[in-house]
Amino acid sequence: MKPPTELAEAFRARGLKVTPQRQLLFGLLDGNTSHPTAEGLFVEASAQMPGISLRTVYTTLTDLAEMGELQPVSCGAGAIRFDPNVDDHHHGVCDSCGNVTDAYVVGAESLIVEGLDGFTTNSASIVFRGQCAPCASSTDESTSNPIPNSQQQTPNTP
Amino acid sequence: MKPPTELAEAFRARGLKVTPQRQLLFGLLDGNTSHPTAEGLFVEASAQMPGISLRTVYTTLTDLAEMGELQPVSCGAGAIRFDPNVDDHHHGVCDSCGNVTDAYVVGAESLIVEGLDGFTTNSASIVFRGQCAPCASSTDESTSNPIPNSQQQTPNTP
DNA sequence: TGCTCATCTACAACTCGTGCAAATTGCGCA
DNA sequence: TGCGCAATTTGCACGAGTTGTAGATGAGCA
Ligand SMILES: [Mn+2]
Ligand SMILES: [Mn+2]
Ligand SMILES: [Zn+2]
Ligand SMILES: [Zn+2]
Repeated sequence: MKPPTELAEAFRARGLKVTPQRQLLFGLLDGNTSHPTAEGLFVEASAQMPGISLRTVYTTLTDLAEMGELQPVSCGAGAIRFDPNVDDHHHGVCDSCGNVTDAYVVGAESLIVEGLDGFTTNSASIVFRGQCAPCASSTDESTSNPIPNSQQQTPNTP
Repeated sequence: MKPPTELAEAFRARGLKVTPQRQLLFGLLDGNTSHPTAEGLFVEASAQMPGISLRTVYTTLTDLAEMGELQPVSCGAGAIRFDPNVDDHHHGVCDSCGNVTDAYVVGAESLIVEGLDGFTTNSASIVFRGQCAPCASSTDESTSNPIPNSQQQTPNTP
């Protein structure tokens, strides 16, 4: 994703207005590696701009995604996440805390795929599921768990 | 997925009852390669057993999934699909008609993944997006499109 | 400064799935 | 074969997540 200043220009160039709501979201997304959901961004935005509506957050995120500045990421369950990292990359999802981590896969293009004869592939996305490092250590060790697995952001309850 | 007869035994062995509703669903899933949704199975089941409830379909599918007889497949958007093919395999999703095809990927285990240090991977699922063969030929050729892309099962409307 | 169309907010609606409780039924057992 | 009861079915409500809509509001431009 471009930095906020350039996003403002890109919006104006498209005939879209640069509103305080949008600028706030530009800032919240800039350099954000947490793969936030619309709801999550709404909560953060509301802290700085009480009264902002969830609808506006969705609209802005959709605009950014259409401009290619944001990559929507479906992790298999729960809300869609929005990723300012538009590199060609994939994701690891922790089944305990729900955190999503960037994963760069080398050689994905040279995979041998059987069964898709005649299929024209436009994109491939890989989701790794498992346990992130903090969750693995906090459950492996029999010591008291400082993070009870249901208080972190977007916990999974399958 | 086991054949219906063996599923009946497996259910009874678990203390689950073998009802007409469940037997009907066993039959609809047996050898089914269409990756149906709960709603889709409900429609098919309703044709043979009017009055069956969508709730019962969900319950039975959940039971089968917990027994490992069915694999829930998230394709990134829309309803969860249920796959009687529990092999280790992946999926191609057509962006035009929404059809889901099995894809067997060779060498997926030996992929080099960067960025997931400390992450314990339990599973990896790959979703290929693009155009299936029928959709590709019907849109490439400038002839009249016999399938207007919105009448097939589970059309995508992004 | 004033105009005007895009945007914002509030609210309804919609999709997919789950929780719940009353009525029904499979099935082990006498 | 007939009982008894736990499992199941059904219908409905509810919840999360997302989108449609319309009137109020405001950004950008002359
Ligand atoms: Mn990412
Ligand atoms: Mn499959
Ligand atoms: Zn974790
Ligand atoms: Zn297709």
